[in-house]
Amino acid sequence: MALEHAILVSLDERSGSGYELAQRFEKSIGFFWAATHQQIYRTLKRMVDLGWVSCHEVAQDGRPDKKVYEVTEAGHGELARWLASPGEPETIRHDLSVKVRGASLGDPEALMDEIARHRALHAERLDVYLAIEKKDFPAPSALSGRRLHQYLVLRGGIRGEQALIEWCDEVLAAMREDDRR
Amino acid sequence: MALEHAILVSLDERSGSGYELAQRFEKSIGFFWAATHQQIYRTLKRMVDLGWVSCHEVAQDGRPDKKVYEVTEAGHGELARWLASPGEPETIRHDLSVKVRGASLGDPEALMDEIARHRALHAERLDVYLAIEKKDFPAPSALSGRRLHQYLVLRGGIRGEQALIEWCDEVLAAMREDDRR
DNA sequence: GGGTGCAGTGCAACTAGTTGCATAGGTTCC
DNA sequence: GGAACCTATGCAACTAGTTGCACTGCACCC
Repeated sequence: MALEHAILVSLDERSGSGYELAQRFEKSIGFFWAATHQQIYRTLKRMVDLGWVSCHEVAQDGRPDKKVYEVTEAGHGELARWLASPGEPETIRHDLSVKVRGASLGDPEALMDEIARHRALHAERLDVYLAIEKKDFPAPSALSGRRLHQYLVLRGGIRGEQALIEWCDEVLAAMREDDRR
Repeated sequence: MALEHAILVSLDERSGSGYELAQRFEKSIGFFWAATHQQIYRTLKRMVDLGWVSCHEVAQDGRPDKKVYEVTEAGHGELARWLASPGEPETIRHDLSVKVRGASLGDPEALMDEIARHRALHAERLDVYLAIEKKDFPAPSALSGRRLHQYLVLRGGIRGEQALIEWCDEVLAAMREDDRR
């Protein structure tokens, strides 16, 4: 399971509270590993029990207290172990493909709308990624270490969204063509 | 949830037993919706309760009896309803991206091996898909209806694997370059 | 002064998927 | 004759993720 490890990676980049982590999982790290605040709080608790992170409360004025977590020695060990250990590719579960496969059993117009909607969502995500690429990584060939790794992951997001958009376009074109006949 | 709907699509293509379905989920439909035989048996039972499929036992000689399922009127209704209803894109959880993002916290050589291994797995899958494309869909522009939809889903698999392979190559090249410096 | 929204943490109940095991007769290979 | 594998169905226990809700208190807007 990788939520623990995603949290370790994120906390290593910068220590923070569950709330702050939840925000990071809304963007950056969340672009390739989804998690809600519920999961994060629950997992952080488990990670404290495992000794992978330590926790200290921080009083704040004008806002509620918070618990700041940071990666321990044991946490770094676990992270290194996990990084070197082989993993399987994610299992694929792609809703929209099931719908396309079953297209002839429903209303083709409605399905094409649905595909167009997904295309738009992916185009939106792609725009976000491209904006980050342009703003944060204007000179990619000069990158190294951590920054390079962040950039490479972003590249994966860009490639993935592009592939999905192109697929949606192919499906829409073929279905329209088939419709006309 | 789409397992029910994937089963409906598959049973509509051809009625069959839980065992036969499980085999289909090892290939064809399983390429874009993963499911184990456990899940399938459990879900089929629920679907009988919901009235989406009907079930009759078939005695066989030389092998155990089997239960053959087929889609009911209600099942077709549910499928049509689901096909027309909007769904969210799958939530992304990509292990390997987490590992790349955390690359500087572990052994870079081991991680590069891991990426190369994934690249090989995706290349293998791509070969399978391309072989199916060549064998089953030699003249795609002539396709229509059900066969066209099957082809389009396969195209999605091909595009996805290609994108992943290219990404792995980009990551490997960049990390090797970074290593040299 | 009242509503909305943010910062912050968390429980409880649920759904979905995974893993390991059980059973049982038949075939195939050595 | 025994081991391994195929067809066929299923239970039980577990892990992971989702959804809905609860509580506090400050800030900001109208």
